[in-house]
This record gives sequence, structure tokens and C-alpha cells, in this order.
Amino acid sequence: MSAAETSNWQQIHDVVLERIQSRRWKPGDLIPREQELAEEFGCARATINRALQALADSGFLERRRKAGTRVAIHPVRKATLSIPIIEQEIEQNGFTYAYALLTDAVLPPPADIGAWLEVPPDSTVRHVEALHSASGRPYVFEDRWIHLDAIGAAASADFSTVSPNRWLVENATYTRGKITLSAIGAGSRESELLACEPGAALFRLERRTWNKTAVITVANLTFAPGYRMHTML
Amino acid sequence: MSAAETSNWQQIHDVVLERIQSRRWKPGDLIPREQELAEEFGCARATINRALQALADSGFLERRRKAGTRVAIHPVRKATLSIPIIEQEIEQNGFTYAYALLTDAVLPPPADIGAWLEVPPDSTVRHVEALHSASGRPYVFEDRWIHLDAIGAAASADFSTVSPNRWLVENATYTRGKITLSAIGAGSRESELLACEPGAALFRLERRTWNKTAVITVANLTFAPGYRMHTML
DNA sequence: TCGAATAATATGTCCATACATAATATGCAT
DNA sequence: ATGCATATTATGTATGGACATATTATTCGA
Repeated sequence: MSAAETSNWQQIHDVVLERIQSRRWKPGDLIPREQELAEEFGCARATINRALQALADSGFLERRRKAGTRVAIHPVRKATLSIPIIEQEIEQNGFTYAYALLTDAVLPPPADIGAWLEVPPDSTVRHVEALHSASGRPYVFEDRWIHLDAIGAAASADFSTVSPNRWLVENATYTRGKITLSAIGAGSRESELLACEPGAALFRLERRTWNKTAVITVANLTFAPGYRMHTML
Repeated sequence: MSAAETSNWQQIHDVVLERIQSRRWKPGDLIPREQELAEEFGCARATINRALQALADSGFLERRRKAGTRVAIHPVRKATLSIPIIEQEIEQNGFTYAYALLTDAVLPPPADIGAWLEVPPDSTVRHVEALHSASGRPYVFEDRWIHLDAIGAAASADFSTVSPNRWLVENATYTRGKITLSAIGAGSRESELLACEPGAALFRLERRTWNKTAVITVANLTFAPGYRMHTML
């Protein structure tokens, strides 16, 4: 069966993907060589290569030189969750965004945060607490620690109108980040700020951001009850 | 400055990425044409194209025909969270996996689940409840609904030893999925099964899986207290 | 029998070229 | 000026050929 004349790599990509999803080529199976597929589809080997590389990138295929190409055994359950700027997230949902700075201080960090930031024992960091709200209702509590040695400009940043969340996105480049998601019970501080019962189940996002090897900032975001984070796969 | 002889696309990729991250090319900036970069790096335009495409795929660049290539304004905060099979996740952490089937029935779904599964009003679905545990301690409660019309083989699957979680990964292909993450307070059922206080904050993952246009299954996973989900960006 | 050297092979990458396509820029007629 | 047709241009994709590289398979000697 020779495929349609129109031999662009995306169509080949789709045909191959269909063969995988329909189980004509099962997980673990070795699929034909690039040269053979090129003949089947009536195109150059490079075109096949492009299609198969894309499928390998998205985890459907595993490829090794000389060993050939085989269908991935565990069809890679990868979900990409996009981390929006809080302000944008709120406005996209049709609410009015508001921001309030609660505390702002430069001080020696507590031991645990100091360790997370990987700062020398006697250095100081900037600690900011802020509340983001949506149409007047508390949305998320931001607890932010900034490593001033790693990003000097942050020492003079004014967080009274612009949140650290936004300022850092716009002014700090990062090369790597680590996120931890969990559920925590509201303490007295959270229950007060987020207008909920003590002990209420809250969604929490902890994040550490690096530039090269230096930790720039640690952020703990605690969301108001009912928050739901969506993602596709 | 003409770059080194070494012209492979990954090196070009890295050099360009460095220029973005060092803000030599700032967000919104138009970067040189492929032809110009090819001359700078002393390679073919196709090689530049490969490098820039990869950077566009990962969100650092935005490219449009004729308009040129520019640095993305919002450096794409995408985190890929991999969704493992529960059994593997537990064993990777060094615990002993165990599985217990709690209930298993074919019945007409409650209204909300029926709507999620997009089944006709009078049809029946398979409902399975199961508990996964790690070294004897409850780990996650699986509340699973399976659309039998969409995946017939599931009607005769034996879930007494193999969890729906695993069976479906191995036997059902999907083309699309949607995940919702949230925090909920433990109800009486959860507190009993997961050995925690009623009202304890629990991490929850709700998932809907499609094949083409038909919903295959809905899964609600409620994790024991203290569960943390990690991801990189 | 075992291990090391060697051959074979599938994918990885590159090149030079050509044409396709989408978007912008330009020029012309009104 | 305004609107429309046309030229220009940067990226997108395809080709065929070449060589690189990682593995596997084979051969041969100790």
C-alpha cells in the first residue's frame, strides 16, 4: 500500500501514530527501518526520520542506532502543566485581579529555607508575603524568599504594587526549576488570610528556581479552598 | 565572531539558548535570519533550522514565516509532570507494593459520573474501588469508572489481582487525557481507608481519558496524607 | 570456549539545493 | 488617501547523497 502522494512528514507522523494507537504496531514491537518506510511512503529517508524523531520526542517510540526503532512499552504518561503568572490566571478566568503586600523584610533565613536557597549561614535574604485576590476574594497566598546575591536587582525592587511573582518572571531568567505539589491543612495564618476554617484542605505549590547552579528564589503558594489545577496529556 | 568549526545543531541550540538566557537577545527581540546565522556559524541553513525549531518547540522562540524569529515574551512556564503507574511509583521509592480490590460492580452511573463519561442515560458502566498500599501503609485510593461500550474487553477483565490502573495502561490505548489536581478534606470513607483523621487534607488527582472522541474511563485518585507530587521545569 | 578484533547495519547528522507557503511590503489604479 | 493586485522575503519542508556513530553480529585466534 503506497501512501498518498502528499508525503509531508506530519502525515507520516500521523499514520505511524495511528498504527501505534490501533495496536497494529504493539508496545515493544520493532517497526520497519527508515529505508523501508521511505519506500512505502515514496519519500526520502530524511522525511521518515523527521516523523519518527518527532514521535520519539513525544515518547511513542524508542530509537537506538543499529538496534532500530521500537514502540515504547509504557506510552509515556507525560502531562504538561503550564504555570501561569497569577495575575494572568485570574484575569483569564474573568475575575478582577488585586494584589496586597503583607510583609517585606531582609533578614537571615530560617534554617530550612536557608538550606533550600543554598546560601551561606550568615547571609540575608529578602522575604516577602503577599496576597493575590480574585474579584475581592482571596485567591492565593504567596510566601517568597529571594536570594539577593544571585539576583542583585531584586534588592531594590518595589513589591508594593508589583508582586514578586510577576517581577521575577519579568526580571529574572532561570534555567531550571523544581515544583512540588501537595495538600496541606490550613494553619491559623492561612485560615485568616484565605478566609477559611482552620484545618481546611488547601492546595499548595512549592517552587525552587535556579539560574545555572544558583538558587534564585523559593516560593510557596497556598491556594484558597476549592482551587483546581488543570492539565492535559 | 564566527563560532567554532563544530557545527552540530545541538551546539548551535545551546549557544542560542545561552544568548536568550543571558538576555543578549531579549524577550520580543527579532533574532538574525537563518541565512545570517548559517554564515555566522559556518553551516548550512538546514542546521540552523533544526536548532531553532527545537528552541521553538520548547517555547523559547516564536517563529513565523516572513515575519522572522523572535524571542518568546513569556519564557513559557511549562512543567512536564510524568504520571507513573502507581505500582511503579511505589516500587521506585523502595516500598513493597500491595493491591486490594474493595468493590466491583456494573451499574448505571450516578448523574455526574454519567455526564463525565458521556454515556447514554440508561447504560451501565463498571465501577471499581481499590486501595494501593506501600509497605503495608495505605498509599492511594482508586475510584474508577469504566465505559464498557468504549472498551469492551474491560467487561471481562479480572481486577482481583491486577488494578484497573495497570490493566487500563496495558490494555487501553488513549489519544487524549485531562487531569485535574486539587486538595480535599477526608470524608469518613477516605479517613477509614487511608488511615487518617476525618477532614485531613488529601491530595487528589481526577482524570478523564479519551480514545478519539469517546471517553474510556474516569479515575479519581485520593492519596494518603503527606503525598507530594514532584515536577521539573 | 572465550575474548578480541572486525564487519555489518540502522539511526544520527550534515550539506546544497529546490520549491512551497505565509505574511509583509510595495506599487498602481481609483 | 484607499483598496487591491503583485512582488518580496523568511521560514517550512523535501530530496538525495554523504559520512558519523553506536551497537550488534561475525570471524578468528589463543
